[in-house]
Amino acid sequence: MALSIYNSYTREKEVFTPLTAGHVGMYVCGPTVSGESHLGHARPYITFDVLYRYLTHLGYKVRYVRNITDAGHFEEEGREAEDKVSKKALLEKLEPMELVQKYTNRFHWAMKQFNCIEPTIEPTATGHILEQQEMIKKIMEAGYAYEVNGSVYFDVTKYAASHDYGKLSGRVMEDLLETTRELEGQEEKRNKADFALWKAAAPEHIMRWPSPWGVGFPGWHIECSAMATKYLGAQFDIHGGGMDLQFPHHESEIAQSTICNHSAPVRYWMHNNMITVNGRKMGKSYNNFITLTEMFNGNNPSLQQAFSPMTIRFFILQSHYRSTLDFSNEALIGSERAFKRLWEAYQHLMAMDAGGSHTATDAALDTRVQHWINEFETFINDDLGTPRIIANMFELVPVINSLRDKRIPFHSISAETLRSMQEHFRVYLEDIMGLREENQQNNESFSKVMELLLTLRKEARAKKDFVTSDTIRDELAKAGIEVKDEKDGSVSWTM
RNA sequence: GGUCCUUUGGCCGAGUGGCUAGGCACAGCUCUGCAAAAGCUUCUACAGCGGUUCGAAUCCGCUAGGGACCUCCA
Repeated sequence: MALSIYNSYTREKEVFTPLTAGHVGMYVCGPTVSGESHLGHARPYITFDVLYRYLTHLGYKVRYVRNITDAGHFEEEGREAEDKVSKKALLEKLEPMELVQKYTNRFHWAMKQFNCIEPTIEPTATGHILEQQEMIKKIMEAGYAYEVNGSVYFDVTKYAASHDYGKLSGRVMEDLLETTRELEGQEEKRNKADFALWKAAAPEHIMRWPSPWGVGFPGWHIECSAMATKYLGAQFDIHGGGMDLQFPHHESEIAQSTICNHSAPVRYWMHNNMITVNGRKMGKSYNNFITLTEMFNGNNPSLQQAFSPMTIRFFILQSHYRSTLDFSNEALIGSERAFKRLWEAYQHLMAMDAGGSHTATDAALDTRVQHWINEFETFINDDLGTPRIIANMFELVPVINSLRDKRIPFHSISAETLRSMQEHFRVYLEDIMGLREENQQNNESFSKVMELLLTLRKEARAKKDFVTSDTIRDELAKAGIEVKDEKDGSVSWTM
């Protein structure tokens, strides 16, 4: 069974075959570090983290490149085009690179919270100015770019005459040329559809570099093309990013790279859908975003409570990456409880002794269990069907809990099936979906204290001193520690 | 205005031409000193109207609602 992924370029699910056997080149558009990442940003990074994990699991050697955009792009509102990074820097009285570093650090911190594996290469736009300039030169030499007043523009009309500009984003050239919107700097362009490869910097513009065309800064799209080419080659396997980047960003990347490298750069384009709030895209322009820091600490008026990184990761994996996902407190609370239940069942499953070789006394149940776990692979191969894997896991939760509570006999399913279930849960839950234990703050001395308290409570209960026993349990609950009396007389606790 | 997508039970969300996804919430029961957890049960929906079909929530058309992109945007 092979992995199929939905290719935005062909609009079809395709069986994935890498360009070079055993190796995968994957590029994902990274963050613009002019501000804090918000919940919407978490989706692509978690989605493609799962893809990265799965490709690795399949045995591929994956080069995963995810850039940091620290060079800032124009903000074409009002009269003066301003660099987004330098504008914010002035407000905060920071050096541009200081600002960029701050948000880069925060981004890395958030990714770590989400248990996202770091990319194999994480190039910065500012670190690749030369590569970008070289690429622009090549495009000019090929005759597909022109210089005006120290800025260089890509000639989309000329490109479209012989190439399929607009195919990725479903755009029609005529429409692009007829757009009525008046944007700053348009008069320099030969056609409205043209886009900047290099922009001349105004004197007050802080981020600036010398170039053959004067002092300026690179256009937005060229950085990804330059860095992807440098680290993955003229053609590579997978390019991922948010749907909102399809146009103009990815469309332009295709055009630039095609001219420069004489081949279409990407074989599989993948786009994740947006996270919405009340049905509307979460985004800076709508001012309806919640930063990741706020999500984690609950410090935002839209939040009823804080939500842990694993709750958010689970929440995202519960929907398919190409569907919109609507944010709401109820939905997140639902995910929080669901994840807790699933994770506890997983812990119980792993604690079971799967040694031995007994056969199943309940063949029908054994068959169903096998069916559910075997489907994990079918689902992940079908364009990363994480929601369906999770649904099957929940089918198995009552089975696991019942085995544990001896509500159904331990030998109902065979030892082999039990081992297989343990293995499947571990691989899919931890290795592929990247979920992990929420709290790992249980250090040794703390455990000793807990042990002591629970012993005291046990003694109180034995004497039917429920006032004392309940006080211990209630006060622990207030501290966020839940005590549970299990069926077999033991006591467990979770934070 | 153009291009495209979407509309599933109280909420979130899978999915397929015929076989109750799943989660959360709610209610009932079992277990239990109580509680929590767990288990069992109940709740059976696919915007509306037509059409294709033996059969459609799933395909087609129309209508209505919502949204994305066309400008920085994950």
